[in-house]
Amino acid sequence: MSDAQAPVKRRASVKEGKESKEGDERHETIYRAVSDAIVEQRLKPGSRLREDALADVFGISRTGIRKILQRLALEQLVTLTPRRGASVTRPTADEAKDVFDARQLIECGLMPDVARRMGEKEAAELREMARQERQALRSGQQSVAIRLSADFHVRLAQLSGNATLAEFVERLCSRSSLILAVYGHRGHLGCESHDHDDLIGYLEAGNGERAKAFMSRHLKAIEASLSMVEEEENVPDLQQIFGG
Amino acid sequence: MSDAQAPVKRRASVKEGKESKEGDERHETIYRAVSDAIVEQRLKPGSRLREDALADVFGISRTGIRKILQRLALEQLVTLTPRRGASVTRPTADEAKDVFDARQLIECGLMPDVARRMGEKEAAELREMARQERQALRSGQQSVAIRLSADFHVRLAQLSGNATLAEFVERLCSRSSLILAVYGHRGHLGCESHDHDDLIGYLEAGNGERAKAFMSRHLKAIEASLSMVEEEENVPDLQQIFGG
DNA sequence: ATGCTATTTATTGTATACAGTAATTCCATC
DNA sequence: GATGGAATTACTGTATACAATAAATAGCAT
Repeated sequence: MSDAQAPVKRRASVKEGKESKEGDERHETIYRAVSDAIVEQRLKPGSRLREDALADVFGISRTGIRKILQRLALEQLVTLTPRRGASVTRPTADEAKDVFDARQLIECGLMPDVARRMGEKEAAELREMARQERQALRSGQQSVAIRLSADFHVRLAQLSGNATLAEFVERLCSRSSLILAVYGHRGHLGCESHDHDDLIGYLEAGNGERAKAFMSRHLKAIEASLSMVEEEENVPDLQQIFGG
Repeated sequence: MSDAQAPVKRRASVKEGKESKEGDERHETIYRAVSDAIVEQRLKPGSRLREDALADVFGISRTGIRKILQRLALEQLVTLTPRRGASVTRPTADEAKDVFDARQLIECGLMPDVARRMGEKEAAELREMARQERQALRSGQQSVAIRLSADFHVRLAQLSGNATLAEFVERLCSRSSLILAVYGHRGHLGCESHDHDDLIGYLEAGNGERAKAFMSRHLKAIEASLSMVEEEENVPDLQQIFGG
């Protein structure tokens, strides 16, 4: 902490070879770093993300940071208020409902396609992901587990073969992680330990309808595990209390 | 046409009062202008969008233009290739299939919710939109008609009450307009003239399942009306012709 | 004449400087 | 002592300047 001074400072050497992140890739890396930090709840909802602070940390100028923040804003992971800058989005209860309804519609609807395209290789990959997730959960790394769980759902959607819908699912899962971060109970993580394994079983057996029904219950269970009390802001309700 | 010279040129007067688009709004206006031009096919797929050309036209600096182009890129209306700049996206046949499959899943799935929330006011608004669309079609303004048709589908999705899914539909409809621009037959516009009116009827009657089935056929009809021959690039097929 | 290399040009990528605005602090006044 | 207002600070919004790269062109050699 606090060594905001010694950072990066490349730029002098530009030609130094192929492994030095070719500009675009560095942006992608930084984007991922911030995105992961948000999804893993290391950056908590409401946290402000000042541009030059980020610029210092990652050793690029504010220009690049703004680009990344705008992308995150379009994905609704950060909120960009006109002259206040960026902060990690704090999803409302309404948004949470929308997100889970959307997942219900899309992810469930995708299951038959996924089942149809599921082969041994795909199943093995998914099982490995589920294993890592269980392990993270056992070793108490809740944040990592949340992200791995999201990764699992995204990978599943990708296996449907529809890139557009997979991208939608990706965004919904990121937002879900935020929702879990705000409304989830500590200790009770979203996905039950064995749900994902069970799901793989149905898919591998080619039973799309069964998988669909299971996914539906799975998502309902996650949503039901949330406690949807909107944390009141610290001082805000005066007007609400005394009526309009 | 071709009067790309006389445009805009504000900037000299910054303080000139509240009605002069408060910065953020000007960006939104420009975004809409470009977006509409793409959707209405005044900017054809493949057209390059040079940054300073746009900057000149709209009287802001490249900084603002880049922001807008990046947003359009995230919505997949423009394609941003690393050091070549931006161009209007030319959807592939695969993407077209993905988009229509996604619409099939989402828009149809939304119909029951829409039917449930449909009131007189909503129905009247939709009928008015359908009327405008028919009129544009009759008067030969095909581009405008395409956009109005997209607007109709988006408004419908919004009436479901799920903002997240409505946003997805918005993006899918924009991309559909591009797809129609590339693969649609001249003269045969996507949506049949009376389809939208029929749909409103079912929804107003609260018959969600009927509306769902009708929407499904409606979308299938649009997709079927496309001629999915990928326009070969001007010189490209040599390798394909003479085998790899 | 053709193919290859070098120069020029057009255009994007990035940083930085400056302007403008909201938040904060401090002081004067009631 | 609290309240209102002015000065300061901290931050974002925007433009512009400069660097870097890819495309186009011309020149040279074979």
